[in-house]
Amino acid sequence: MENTTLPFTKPTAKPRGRPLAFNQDIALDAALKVFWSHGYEGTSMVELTGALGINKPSIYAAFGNKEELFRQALTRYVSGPAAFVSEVKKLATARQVVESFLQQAAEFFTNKDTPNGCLIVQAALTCGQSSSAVQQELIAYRKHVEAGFAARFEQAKADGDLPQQADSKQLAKYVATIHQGMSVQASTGATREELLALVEMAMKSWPTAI
Amino acid sequence: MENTTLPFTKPTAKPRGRPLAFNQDIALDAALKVFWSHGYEGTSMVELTGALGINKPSIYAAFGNKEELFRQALTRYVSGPAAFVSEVKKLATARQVVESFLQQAAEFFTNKDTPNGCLIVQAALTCGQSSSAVQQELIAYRKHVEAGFAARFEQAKADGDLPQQADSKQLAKYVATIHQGMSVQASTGATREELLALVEMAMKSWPTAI
DNA sequence: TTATATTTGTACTGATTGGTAAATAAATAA
DNA sequence: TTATTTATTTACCAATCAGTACAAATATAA
Repeated sequence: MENTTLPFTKPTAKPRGRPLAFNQDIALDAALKVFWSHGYEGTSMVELTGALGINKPSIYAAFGNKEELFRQALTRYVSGPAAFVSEVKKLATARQVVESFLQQAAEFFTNKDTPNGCLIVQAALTCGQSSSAVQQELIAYRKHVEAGFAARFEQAKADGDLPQQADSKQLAKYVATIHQGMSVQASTGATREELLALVEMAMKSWPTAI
Repeated sequence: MENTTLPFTKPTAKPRGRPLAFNQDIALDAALKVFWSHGYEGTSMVELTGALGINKPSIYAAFGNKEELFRQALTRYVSGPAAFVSEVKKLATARQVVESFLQQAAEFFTNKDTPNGCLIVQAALTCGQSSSAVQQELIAYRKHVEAGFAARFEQAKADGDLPQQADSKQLAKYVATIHQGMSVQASTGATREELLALVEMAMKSWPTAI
């Protein structure tokens, strides 16, 4: 009988060699910010070493390679600061979902503690042909999000808070387009107030069930 | 008296040395397409040599350097395929201006003879820190276009085809945001029909003078 | 203390980046 | 033909790219 199953011993393994000199989560957050600011290809490994305060071999040992590091940063992005994108679908009506989504995006894109705009939009447009794997993955993720909204709008039609003849896919594309346009605007200087006013205007197009 | 002022002599100078083996305009169009597809930093000089069919020293002799070549391609872009952006402001009413602008953009972004999306949106987001000069220039151009629309909407208020309380700058930002969002959508696979439907929906928010 | 395991810093690799020197080729002017 | 001018080709440059070999450093286990 090993004591590994007993609750009295700490479940984390006892480290053998030299301990890590940095916190992986903190380093990943720093990497996320750099990728968020300059895109995937626009970020170099030397820039990452500077931002993380870690030498290159340590980064490679901890995260694999640049592409893997980006993927992990991306996972952290969608489950952390950008989690509202999926959370918001739980709201009661399609209008509430969309309005809250765009408003939160407006605030998120202009948060002064994080880079402006959306990592995924920023990085997906930034890729040359060498990093088409990353690019395709980002595009696929965006389409996944768009499909999620379309599904939510189908539900709304069943709920009766969208008209029966509404085109859910088209509505989802409209929301995605506003969102992406706002990201571009934010990354080139639009203010939070401007974006919120934009959302208000964009919502005027939203259909109402009679 | 030189005959340079006489109408009988061809005004173009007589070439002295070895003649150029390529057409500058055709080469510039080819460069434009490459930049349009992959952005500024995403395009390498070797890729350009392949696309133009010209060796590197000839490109440098003809266009200066990569940045100068991009600038000339950009000039060609705005005065050629993207000329409708300024042309459209001549239409009679603000609504006609905006609707025609977005519809033409939808068709332009999905033209099968040219890369999808907008060169300026594409290239401006693509820049790392090394090419911030180009990036700033592109951002400035976008803002210039946005300001041009705002001025047109001020005129529309004077003409009475926009309500007096309309915020011209805000309306211009709305149009720009839709436009940029459509560019992102087009560069990742949206069809012309989807974009045109998007335009129709976006126009529902447009204010009408009472 | 000694052996083992893991991370660290230094210094490197080969490939690619934008850009160029220099010799050769092709035209006109004399 | 000969001199001059311009363009092309080949081969290169220094800087930077992502990625790594290797030895010194630091921990636990014996």
